[in-house]
Amino acid sequence: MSNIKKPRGTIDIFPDEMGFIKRIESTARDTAELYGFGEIRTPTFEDLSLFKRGVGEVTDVVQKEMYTFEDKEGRVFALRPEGTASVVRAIVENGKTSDAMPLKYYYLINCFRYEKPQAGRSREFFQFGTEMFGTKDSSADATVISLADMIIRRLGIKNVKLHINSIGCKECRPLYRQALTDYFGSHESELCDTCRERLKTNPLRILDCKNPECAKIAKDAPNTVDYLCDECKDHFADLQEYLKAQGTEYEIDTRIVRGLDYYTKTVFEFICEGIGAQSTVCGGGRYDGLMEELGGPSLPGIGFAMGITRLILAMKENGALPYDAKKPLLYIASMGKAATAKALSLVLSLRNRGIYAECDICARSLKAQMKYADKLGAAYTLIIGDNELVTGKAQLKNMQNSTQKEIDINGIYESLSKEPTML
RNA sequence: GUGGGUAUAGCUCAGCUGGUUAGAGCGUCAGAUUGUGGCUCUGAAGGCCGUGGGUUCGAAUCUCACUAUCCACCCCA
Repeated sequence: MSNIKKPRGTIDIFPDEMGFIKRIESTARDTAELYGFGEIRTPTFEDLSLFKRGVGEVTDVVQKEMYTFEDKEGRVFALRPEGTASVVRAIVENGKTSDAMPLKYYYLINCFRYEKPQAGRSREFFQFGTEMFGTKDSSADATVISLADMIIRRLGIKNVKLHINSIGCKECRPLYRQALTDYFGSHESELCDTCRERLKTNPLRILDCKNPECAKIAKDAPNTVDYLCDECKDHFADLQEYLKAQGTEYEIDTRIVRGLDYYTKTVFEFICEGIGAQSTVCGGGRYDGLMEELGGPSLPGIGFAMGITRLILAMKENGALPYDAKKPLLYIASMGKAATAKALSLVLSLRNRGIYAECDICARSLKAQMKYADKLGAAYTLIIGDNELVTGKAQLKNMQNSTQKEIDINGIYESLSKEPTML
């Protein structure tokens, strides 16, 4: 065996597992297009500064999790740690801001973050994401959430809950932040070490601490909703009205705080129990200031991303099924070179008609060929030897009930068409 | 970046307190008389016991380091 191993935190995916991924991808695509989203693809790597400006200079993602590199000309790039910044860049760069509003895009991409691997978290990961720009109305938030919800349900994931929160805008968020800092500051000595650190970096995070002492203090901490400005307050109230109207179940969870700087107002997560500590299967929110931050016009935006690997875990947890491997309709067993040549041409003629057929390409014994046909799950088998070459007829065997029937092998497609159970 | 667990065949795992040629089940391949799968039986291939040091007459087994992997923190999808 080679001693070259895959890089840490990456995965090899074989057909079994791809069955889940294919189901997720096609469900996501179909559903997104039902909502009028169009697929977009952007580069795997971008200018480092795009992410610094978009995601936020002081976020963990930018500060310690990015894969950066220099090209031969000394330009500095980064493998994308998320999808939104690139989409915004692409919209602005290509003048899509003049298109009819709202802009609605979705993507299926790989992202890269240098983190310590864990259940539901790897260094290269795959996500499905959507972005909508040009509407600040909370009915858009409700629509995007409903899209995420529909995809999750269609995948057969049931034990999932929608948590929503509002973290305010650039007017009211600082006020809330200050209130939190003041509150937790007065309890500084009782907080755990990491939370004392968070007090300086991101006091919102203390709300989410699992340490019982911190949780006790956090219980009486100021509430986001009480600090929202009128506009944000109305927006959040409207969103809840719309969610109720469309029958989307949710709960308000003030501990939901996004770690990416661009989020404003609405933030939400779909959380699935039973798949480990990384239980957020979909996360998203509004980012009204992002496009302007990246040098474009001031278009409000909202979107979400789903982690495909986590969706797979959730599907398995719910007993949801992947796409099955395709099974051949016909397996042609052959004995001798002349028969094999015939089998090859028959299989080709069927494949030309779009029918999945197989024949022996290992020169194995007839018995071994039959076993293999069974393993493949072939519906029918056909055996060709010297006799069949002479007569032009062969026994077609139904592998389910072991019945056999003679058919013409020349013009095999027509012969098979006459069989009522086939094609 | 910080903790804890694990590392034996392709997969899931046994190998007791250190003692000869390292095992099972599944899988793979091949057979069980002449041209027919599933069930059963037989056989074969396949392991530098994660890597490198140390202790010892002797290490898969004890010890240290490294690496990988899993789980959790952190962070996020």
